[in-house]
Amino acid sequence: MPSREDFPPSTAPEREEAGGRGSRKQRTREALLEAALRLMREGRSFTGLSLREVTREAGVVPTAFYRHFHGMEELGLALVEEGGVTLRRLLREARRTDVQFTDMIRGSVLVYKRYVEDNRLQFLFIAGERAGGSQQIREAIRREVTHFTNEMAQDLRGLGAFPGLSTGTLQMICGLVVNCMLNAAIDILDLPLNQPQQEQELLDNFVRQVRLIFLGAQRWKEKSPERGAAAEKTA
Amino acid sequence: MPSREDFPPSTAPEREEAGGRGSRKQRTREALLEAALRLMREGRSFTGLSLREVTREAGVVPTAFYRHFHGMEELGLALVEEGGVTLRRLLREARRTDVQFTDMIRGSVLVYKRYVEDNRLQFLFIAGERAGGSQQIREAIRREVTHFTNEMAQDLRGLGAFPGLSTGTLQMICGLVVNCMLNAAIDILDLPLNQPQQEQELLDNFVRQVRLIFLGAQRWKEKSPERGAAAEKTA
DNA sequence: AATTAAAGTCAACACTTGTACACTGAAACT
DNA sequence: AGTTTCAGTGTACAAGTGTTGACTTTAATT
Repeated sequence: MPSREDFPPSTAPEREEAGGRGSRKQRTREALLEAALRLMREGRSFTGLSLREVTREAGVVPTAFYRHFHGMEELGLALVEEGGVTLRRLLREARRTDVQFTDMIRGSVLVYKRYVEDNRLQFLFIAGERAGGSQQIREAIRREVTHFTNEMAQDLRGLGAFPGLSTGTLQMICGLVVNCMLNAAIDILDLPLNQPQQEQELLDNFVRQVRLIFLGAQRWKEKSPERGAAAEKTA
Repeated sequence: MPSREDFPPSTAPEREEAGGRGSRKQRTREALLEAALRLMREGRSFTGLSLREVTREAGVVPTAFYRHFHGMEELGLALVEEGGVTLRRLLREARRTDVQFTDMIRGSVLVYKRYVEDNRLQFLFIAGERAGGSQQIREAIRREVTHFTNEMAQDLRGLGAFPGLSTGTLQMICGLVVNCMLNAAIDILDLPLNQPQQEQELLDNFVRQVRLIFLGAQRWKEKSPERGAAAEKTA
């Protein structure tokens, strides 16, 4: 059975035109993805969603789902990819707006908080399924996060922040920061509304943690400078 | 409708005797908890389990479930409590075996790895649902983790490791370490078997991260020593 | 205008799910 | 002994699930 194209193999979700204009298929595909995210708003995890629920929320009949994904798993992977894009966009924006605060770390943290709130659903998904979902999704997320981490390390190097440190070490440090960030994201996301004091404490804590990491980084001494320079999870 | 006792209110799961001996009720209760954990072995998340599945695995009829819990949510909370116990036991054991390695951090990390593997299911549950499950479970886990963190901070103080640091700061630091630990737990748990190199890289990275944190801690200077000494999440 | 590809619909299936209710049987108390 | 309590069973049901195959509609290609 030929089945000429089967599926756009999960990657390459956006080719703006396939023969006409905005393409209808694309639109419902996005509707499905969006619907899934939307259903996770009130504390539900992706793993707990049913295919039918998603189609219902998207305003499509259940069977239409299969024109886009083989099953929920594949939809999840597509969401991971979307999330990865969101993460990298965060870096891109951070790169432009070189925060010229009196306190750079605090500034960045505030920007980050804003970003998390603006992209609430994506972060909910990524942070939530990072340790929870299926093996496959978990690994996909890990890949994206590692990617993000490495890019961040490279930026740090470009900034000339820690000239003495090897790439491997920078990656290790950024891994720590990213970890911190994702953890904070969860906390930020289920902050009770209008509790500015609790919010303040949370952010303070976050700032101090990042500060401590960088303090450690400043004092870090390489042992054997290049033994495994790129020895992160670049398996 | 009186319903004299309704349920042992989720806490106090063990009163060894309620009028006789080891009590039968207790045994199936434990069977249920254990069954739930067991079902999570192959990468499934707690949220994705059904009540019936659990009872099936426990070798009990579905309706028997209600003699012990109001629903899966409550069973989840019981598991959190169990997990909390496991966490605190880790600290207790660490307290006794003051690792006298040439490299103390590496030693502790190895002990930790062993502990995670020995209590695989509990860690799977805690790390997995920390960001994934229902709001209630998430919060319960957060409480346990905070508890663990604070206890660890106190231990660190007792050890006289960082005499200059306030309790609040110690908690902040331990929060960082615990975060690192839970993250590592996930990585450890879905390590592919018999890949000693990947395992080694993972552990190395973990060790270096903890080392960096402590390096930062050594250099940490308090700003206003007691402004919010106990200002962690002790809300 | 006729043809064709395929996104979306409809109806139906074989299951699984959570929960209600009446029951049984064994221990515990009198 | 007889009675009571209650963990565990059996049956049943309404609702939701993933997936099927045959269909209609839309829109691009000839």
